Amino acid sequence: MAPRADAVRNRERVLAAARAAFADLGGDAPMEEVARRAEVGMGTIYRHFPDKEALLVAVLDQRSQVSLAWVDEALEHPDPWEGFALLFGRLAQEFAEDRSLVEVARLRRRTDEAESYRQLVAGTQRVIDRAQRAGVLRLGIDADDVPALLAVAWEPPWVEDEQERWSTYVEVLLDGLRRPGPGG
Amino acid sequence: MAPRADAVRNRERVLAAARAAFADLGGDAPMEEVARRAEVGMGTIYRHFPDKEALLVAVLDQRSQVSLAWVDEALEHPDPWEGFALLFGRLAQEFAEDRSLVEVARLRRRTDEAESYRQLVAGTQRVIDRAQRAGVLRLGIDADDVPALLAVAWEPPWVEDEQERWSTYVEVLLDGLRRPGPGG
DNA sequence: CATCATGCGGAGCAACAGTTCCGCTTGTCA
DNA sequence: TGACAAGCGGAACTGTTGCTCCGCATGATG
Repeated sequence: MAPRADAVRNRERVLAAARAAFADLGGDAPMEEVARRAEVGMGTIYRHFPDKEALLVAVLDQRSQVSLAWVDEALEHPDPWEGFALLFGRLAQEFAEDRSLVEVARLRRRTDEAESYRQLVAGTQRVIDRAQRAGVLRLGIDADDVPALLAVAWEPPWVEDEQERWSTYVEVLLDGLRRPGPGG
Repeated sequence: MAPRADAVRNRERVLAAARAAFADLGGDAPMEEVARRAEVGMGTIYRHFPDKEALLVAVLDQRSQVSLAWVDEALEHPDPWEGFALLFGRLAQEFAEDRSLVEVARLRRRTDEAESYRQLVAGTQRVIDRAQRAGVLRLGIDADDVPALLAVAWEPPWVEDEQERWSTYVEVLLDGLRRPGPGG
């Protein structure tokens, strides 16, 4: 038996509402808030997702899928450093705009279930490898370090009115990660 | 009338227990946990501190007082860059060892009440000014940026077993913050 | 249109944390 | 040592949040 049409629709509504709610309020947004935004009852959420963590992971997985395109773009870039910097900057923006992503990614056990996220980490590792082989990226750093470094981006701003400071911090990090390369 | 001796002693016990509890469990350690460690009732905590936030700020202030010595040391260092790097590294270690510090420092309104913390920020600004005047520190960065940058240190480790990775991240940051200076 | 299982809504439950309250204890002082 | 108020302990209250349960609505099917 195929699932009922409204059930499919509601699952999408919940996922979209969760993405928005978690992006706005962080990972500790109440489930009731998600239900309100989805215009759906609590029971409906829990029929589609076993618990809150599963919902968070589903959101992470969905967003990771979008980010996967950036990995290919980075690998195709003629300059290994520019490719890495491009990916790093975009991930930083993603984290800066959505606090919940870091919180979820920290749930190590559960992220194993997020297929797209795993692919994103693996892809990032390839980008890093290429840059390190080219001698333009500091050694001793791997894909697992990226989320930790990007903490500078997702950390909420300390000085009000200046929300774009994280991009300066990313510049600092990239400066510190870069190596001159064999050509000087 | 002087306060009773046991009241003074208990206030110290609570403050010490809070420091330990928040360091271990972060800012969301339950008040009951603080009471347990202090071997004191809940009522005793609330007689000395109006609410949890006030207790957190008191801990921050106490620790900031200790850190103030580092500012003087940094200013007395003959090399402005080395002075800054020394202070930056020590603050990083402080944050890495005690997650709660960042969480508290983020309570902007309340930190105005933490005298030592204000002095620490002001002192850090002087260290930064000196390094920037000497041309060895990137411009466009001030004392308010330091806690945000140090997010790389307090962010809990992503890869288990490797708790010391934050020191690598601090190296990266310092590399990115440094400028060659007039002498080359 | 009738049937009925799939799916839905949202009140209610249990766990937990911050805070208050009050009867009892204990330090202080003469 | 006696009297008293300052101080104490911790049960209880309140609000919040994740999650469950069950009576009802509704889409699928013939």
